[in-house]
Amino acid sequence: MPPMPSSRPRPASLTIGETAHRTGLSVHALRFYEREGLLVGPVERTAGGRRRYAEADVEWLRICVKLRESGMPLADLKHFAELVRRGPGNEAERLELLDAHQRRVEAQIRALEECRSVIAWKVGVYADHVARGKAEGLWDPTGPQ
Amino acid sequence: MPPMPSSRPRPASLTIGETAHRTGLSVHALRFYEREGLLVGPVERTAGGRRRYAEADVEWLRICVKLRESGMPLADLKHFAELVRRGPGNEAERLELLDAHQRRVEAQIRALEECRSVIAWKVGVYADHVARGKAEGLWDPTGPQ
DNA sequence: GGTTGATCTAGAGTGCGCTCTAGTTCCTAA
DNA sequence: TTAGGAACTAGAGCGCACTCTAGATCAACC
Repeated sequence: MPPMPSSRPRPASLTIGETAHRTGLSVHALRFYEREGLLVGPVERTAGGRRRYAEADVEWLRICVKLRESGMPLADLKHFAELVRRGPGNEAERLELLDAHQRRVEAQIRALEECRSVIAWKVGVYADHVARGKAEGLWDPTGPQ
Repeated sequence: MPPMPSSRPRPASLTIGETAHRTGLSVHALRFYEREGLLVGPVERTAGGRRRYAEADVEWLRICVKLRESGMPLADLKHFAELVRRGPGNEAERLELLDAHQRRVEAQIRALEECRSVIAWKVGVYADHVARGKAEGLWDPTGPQ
């Protein structure tokens, strides 16, 4: 008889290297995140003391990566992890945290779009200029303008 | 007879404080940028040694702010400033620098948009959940998933 | 003349988010 | 059995972009 497929799916079979690979984080970063309390649960260990990550850890880390990539500070990530760690009952707070971040991301996108248009305009000025040959209306420390 | 309106428009009449105000940079940052060679020309000084900025400086700084805001490192900004300082003849290089940055900004926007959609999805999950009351399908360190 | 506030310089310090080091231990494959 | 590589810990170090400090000077106003 094969061992009963556990009703609690906790394989926890990925090494730190594999997890790094799957999440895009470095092994250093993974250990660092753990130390900082950014993970939801304690990471399992083998008899020899090596970390074993479960799929759920990878999933969580992937969200972390997206939140970080979009500028959420580690402190907020830690706060979020704490909420999740405390278990059910604080979903509204989690929602608020995510929602606030979402608004920041949207503001960021708008800001970047404005930067893009300023840059695009400047690129246009130069492109135009380069196409025509002579310097006018460009920054020139020695001349007017 | 009024002083002839200079044919080379170089008023250079803004204090560092006013310039900070107009550009959004701090006075510290303005001095820092200057030390780092991020300005195109040397900033004028009063007899007493105070900086006086011209409108052209403000204009340049505003572009700098946009480039920084969109993630251009100071090193690139410095390179750009050097090109401009060298005067006409390198417009193609300036264009390339700006164009490369523009592409990075666009990639950044796309990345942020992806983050946003991941976050939005998660926000949706929580919102849905909070609206309905009970915890399921959410991260719960003590339960399955 | 005196006070207040802005500005000056050179250089040290800060915050963030990792990244790297050193020295050791574990595991796998030959 | 041995060699190799991957992982372990604690803690130091780093890169970036400012930011702040100290102590002095300048400028405007009463």
